[in-house]
Amino acid sequence: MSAPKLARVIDIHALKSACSSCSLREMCLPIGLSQDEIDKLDQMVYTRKRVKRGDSVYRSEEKFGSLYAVRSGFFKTTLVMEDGRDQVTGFHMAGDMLGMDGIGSDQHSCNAVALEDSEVCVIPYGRLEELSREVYVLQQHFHKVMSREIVREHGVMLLLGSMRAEERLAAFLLNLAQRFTSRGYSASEFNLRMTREEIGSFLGLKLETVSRTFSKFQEDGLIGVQQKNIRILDSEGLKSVLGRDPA
Amino acid sequence: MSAPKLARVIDIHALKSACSSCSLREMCLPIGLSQDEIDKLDQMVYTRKRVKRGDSVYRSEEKFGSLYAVRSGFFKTTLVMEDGRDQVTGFHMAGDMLGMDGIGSDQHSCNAVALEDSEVCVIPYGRLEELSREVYVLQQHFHKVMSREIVREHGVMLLLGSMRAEERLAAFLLNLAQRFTSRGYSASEFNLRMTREEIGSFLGLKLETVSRTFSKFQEDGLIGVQQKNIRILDSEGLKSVLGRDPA
DNA sequence: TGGAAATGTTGATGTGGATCAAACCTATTC
DNA sequence: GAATAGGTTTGATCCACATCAACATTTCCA
Repeated sequence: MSAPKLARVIDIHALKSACSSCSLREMCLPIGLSQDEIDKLDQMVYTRKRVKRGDSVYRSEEKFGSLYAVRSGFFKTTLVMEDGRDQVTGFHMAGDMLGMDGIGSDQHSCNAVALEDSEVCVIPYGRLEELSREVYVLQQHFHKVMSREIVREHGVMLLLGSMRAEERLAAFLLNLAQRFTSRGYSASEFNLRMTREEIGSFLGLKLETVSRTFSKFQEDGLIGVQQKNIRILDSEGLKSVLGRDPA
Repeated sequence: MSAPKLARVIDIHALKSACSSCSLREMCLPIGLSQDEIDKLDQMVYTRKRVKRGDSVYRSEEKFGSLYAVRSGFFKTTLVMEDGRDQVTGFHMAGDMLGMDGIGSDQHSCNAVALEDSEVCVIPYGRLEELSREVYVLQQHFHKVMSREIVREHGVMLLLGSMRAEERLAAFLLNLAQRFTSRGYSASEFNLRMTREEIGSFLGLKLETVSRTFSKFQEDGLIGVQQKNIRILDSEGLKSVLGRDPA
């Protein structure tokens, strides 16, 4: 499945009207705004930035200044330990917000790396603060976005702390499917943008275990796997893997 | 679990001066405020609530309405899976903020349970939103608090996803010690408020593993353990457990 | 205050996923 | 289109932690 790769040359004028005409409007920040408020918002987001596969939007330790709304493409966020071990803390797609980790200490605490050529809307944080004092629904929405990130991470903690390998992978696939669905893509077929190793890092498993578990799901008729291409054949079956006895 | 049995009558006057005279001022919300702003803040927090050991401040699914600043005592937050497995997502002490998980969906997504008789300041969320539109530093501080919660959870993900049992427990102890220190308590001796099982749930380990690892740390002269009492004997040694080869 | 329940420790054994290893497949590059 | 590198699959083996079990200690409250 190809990403919403619009983003050819975008002239200044097009940028000015970024939010008001953006198809991701409902996923991203603004919702339920008056025309007047949308105009304000358009003044907030005045830069888009392309990020090539492998490049980062920001890196750990870097000074924090802006949030980034994923406009198209796919990202991972990662933490790196001194000894080199690294942990993928999330995968992010169109409509997701990146960079909120930086607000608390004024510097970023993880790396945000593009897993395919991507595009983000740069939201200068000061501007967002300002506007969210003026526009109530924006404040409200921004708080919800942060809160949901907290809840998402709770879910990952549950996964990492309490689930077995098969459960983790089932939960992962179902979550991806759900997110693709809510963005209008097929829930039953998609291409993974990340490697087995990155999936493993996110799920607290080794890449071999990820691969084996994919194979097992395939044998069980739950999914079809062909490299990065995944077809969900039995969504209910996958769900029933969650919370099932080790059997 | 008993319902939010509200806060017996508490002297209104004492409450009115809650924030302005609170010793946790710097940990909690307000910081660097003018007298005028502090006055506003005092109007925001007009209830304190006692929570007895074992009772909850809020439960999953419950409608969201307020945030809670821990005034004294100790809490855990937990998620429960359908099949009964549960995951402790955090331990919270004086100055910590609880309830931010509820903002995104207008209902709480975890349980906040007191591990000892405790007291919280109830912060009606609507009031906080309102005030943070008027008082810039409050807005700023609130955003930082949320952001730090995101970063804290990143850290837990790293712990759960990439560390071995000994590392997890060492990180846990060091984190606790650090938090006690920053609250003016001893960094080298403290009492655990939670059981081995709760520690295990938080760290993704079984209680037996927690117990054994405590014993091992004791044998190695890193800590002294006597039931819930912990003395950190060799803080550097504990740090060196992190990121050390399985050796 | 006594006795039951909850919590904690320690030992013996089992196992899920890690590790090590070897092919294989796919994409990129020159 | 051959060479190379990155990614994936699969098998054999290992080990960190889980599980099962027995007992010790503390806490709770009737």
